[in-house]
Amino acid sequence: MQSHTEENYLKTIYHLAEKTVNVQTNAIAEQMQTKPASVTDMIKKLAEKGLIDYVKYQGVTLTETGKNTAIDIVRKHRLWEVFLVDKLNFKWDEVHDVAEELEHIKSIELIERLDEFLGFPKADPHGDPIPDKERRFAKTQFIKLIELKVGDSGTITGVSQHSSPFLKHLEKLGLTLGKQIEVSDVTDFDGSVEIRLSDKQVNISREVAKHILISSNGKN
Amino acid sequence: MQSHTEENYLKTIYHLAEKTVNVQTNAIAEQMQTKPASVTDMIKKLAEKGLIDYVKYQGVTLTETGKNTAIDIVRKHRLWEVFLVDKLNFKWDEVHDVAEELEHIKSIELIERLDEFLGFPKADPHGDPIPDKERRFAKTQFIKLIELKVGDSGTITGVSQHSSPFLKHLEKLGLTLGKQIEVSDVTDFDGSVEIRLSDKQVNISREVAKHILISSNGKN
DNA sequence: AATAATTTTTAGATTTACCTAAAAATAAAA
DNA sequence: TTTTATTTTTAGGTAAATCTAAAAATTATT
Repeated sequence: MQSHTEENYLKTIYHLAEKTVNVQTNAIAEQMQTKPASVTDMIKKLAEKGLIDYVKYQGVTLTETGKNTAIDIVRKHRLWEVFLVDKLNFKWDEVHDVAEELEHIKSIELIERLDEFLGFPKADPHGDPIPDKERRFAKTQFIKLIELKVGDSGTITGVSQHSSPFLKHLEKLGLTLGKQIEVSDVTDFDGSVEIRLSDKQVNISREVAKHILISSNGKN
Repeated sequence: MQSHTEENYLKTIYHLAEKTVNVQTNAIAEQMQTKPASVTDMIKKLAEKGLIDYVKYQGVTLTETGKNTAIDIVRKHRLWEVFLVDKLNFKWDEVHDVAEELEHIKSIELIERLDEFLGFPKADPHGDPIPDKERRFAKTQFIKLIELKVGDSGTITGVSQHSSPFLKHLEKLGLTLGKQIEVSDVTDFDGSVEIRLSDKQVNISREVAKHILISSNGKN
């Protein structure tokens, strides 16, 4: 049984481990909005509990148990996000903070019933995959929109940036999950991308295009 | 902004205040499964925050603010219980502990949307009234089943005992919320009560009859 | 390789919520 | 109205999660 804080550390380490093998103290501190000294304290505790492997000055990696715990939290977080959007009509940019609290509710029964109630969704409102109760993620293959060539098309199936301003921006442009898009032009000058939607044409910056994930069905 | 613990204290005091005017330290300690000394610490803090009125050795009463906070928690607890039973198919004896955690989720928006999603229920799965967002309780008039005379009838609309064994017992007897009942006999010997349901006849002890609440429509 | 810069850890404090044991106040009984 | 019993508070301490400031280890740079 872990505290909320311990769970948050495990989740953070899990996400950071997607980028680097050994997760560093400072990276954790930055992510958790806390001080490195506090992180050192906590990782010692998590190591003692067998949730992470820790060698002084060398960063940490999750053990099997630690990873499982982290995945369970990710699962809960994403299922609650689906609930908030699908059932309570929250917008996709409004759900993160509440899900951050809900993910710590401990009942396993609750999550399995919630999963069923929601129809066993495979992805959350931002397109992030939801692991099943055996902690398996559905395989998804995304391409960043920025990587598409003129003429390529596909479906928006995720975003790699979850900030509210970014999501609101996409919403305003009509670039929401499931939308069918085609790249109609790429500007040499600033790399901005022109996109054809079913009903309109929109222009997005390179920066925005980097964070839109497409499941491609375009010419290859 | 209160901690979970502070919220639990306020809720406990609120419920105890239904029975006695000045709520005593020991009563709080017993209810919260903690020691009187810890209660003294906490009530000092709550008094400083203006959530309770506290005179040394004289027990406490909730201030307006404290009472409002407590009612908000009660509202959240009961709405979540409705969610768990109505949407996730939990049994009425299984929801308390999970609701105990869910009641501390802080978003007001969440609760208002949940309330709407559930159809603005007026009572939780045990028949306890759910205050609306202005903190008003629907007026309900209950009579304890034990107070009915032979021939009186009514509808089961609540219970005043929430323990799992008790609720499971009622479930097994078919005495669930909304059921139409009529008292067909009262045994002189032990005060046990015979009850006619639409399809069968059941016998319950005095003790059980004390904790079943009836909205009477019987002969008066 | 020596020095500088960065990262990480240690040492020592703080806050929250709890505890035990003992003292003080209040209430009940003789 | 004393004495006894109960309730409540105080005093002093612990564990969790944080902090600051300083020391130690690692990495990068000259």
